[in-house]
Amino acid sequence: MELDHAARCLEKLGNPTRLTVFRLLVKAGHDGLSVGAIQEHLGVPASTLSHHVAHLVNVGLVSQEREGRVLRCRPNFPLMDELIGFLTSECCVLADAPEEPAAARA
Amino acid sequence: MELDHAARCLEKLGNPTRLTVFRLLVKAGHDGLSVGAIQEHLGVPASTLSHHVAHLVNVGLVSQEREGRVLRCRPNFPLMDELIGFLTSECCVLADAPEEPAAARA
DNA sequence: GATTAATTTCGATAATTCTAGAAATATCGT
DNA sequence: ACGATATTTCTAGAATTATCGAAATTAATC
Repeated sequence: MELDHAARCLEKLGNPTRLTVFRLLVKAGHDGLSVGAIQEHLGVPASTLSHHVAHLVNVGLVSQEREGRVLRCRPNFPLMDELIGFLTSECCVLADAPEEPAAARA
Repeated sequence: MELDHAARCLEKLGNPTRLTVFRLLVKAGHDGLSVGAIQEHLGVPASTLSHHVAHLVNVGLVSQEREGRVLRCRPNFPLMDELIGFLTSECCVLADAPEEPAAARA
């Protein structure tokens, strides 16, 4: 993962509302949640939430799939793994992974 | 680590210049680098760099210690570990840490 | 105590982000 | 087609962030 993409992902996660949204989706698992379900949890206006979710979709951290009237949002686990891998290998070398290329994650 | 602090850390790391600065400090190891040394690497104006470094210091990701005329900047490895731990346990449960029951609601 | 070096603070401007109401779009059931 | 639901797009004001030159600060050196 390149630094610029990592920075963009971090920037998007660096907003409390968006981080909460993403965490909620992760907790929901691979099936994710609809935008409306997220809204019920957070209580934020629809247009604001839509804007935040769009940010996450733009950087690829969330994918969306239409299911009738509902838009299902799923967290992109592999990308999140890549991001954590970037942080671990590029920004945390001395404290964590002395020489391993962060590939060994079961 | 609380969500709000995690979000603040991510926000600060979510700027390409600051992420580059932090990575540079990590690569430099526990001794870190002076502000001037960082500036030589990045070529960004002093006032701009000072501003970015201050952001990192504010959230605790970097600590500063005066050594004569030089300000030494060190990365806060434990905090970075905490941040990665937060992301791993709160935002990546299904892919990584089996800490919680991960009760997948299918 | 003046001089030089390292860094910050100040101040001003440009650009971006956040927020949310209103209007528009998409889909479904009848 | 119509009405209801789900979500986005449009729009704009407020707030925040980024940028950087100039001036100020701090500390070593002469």
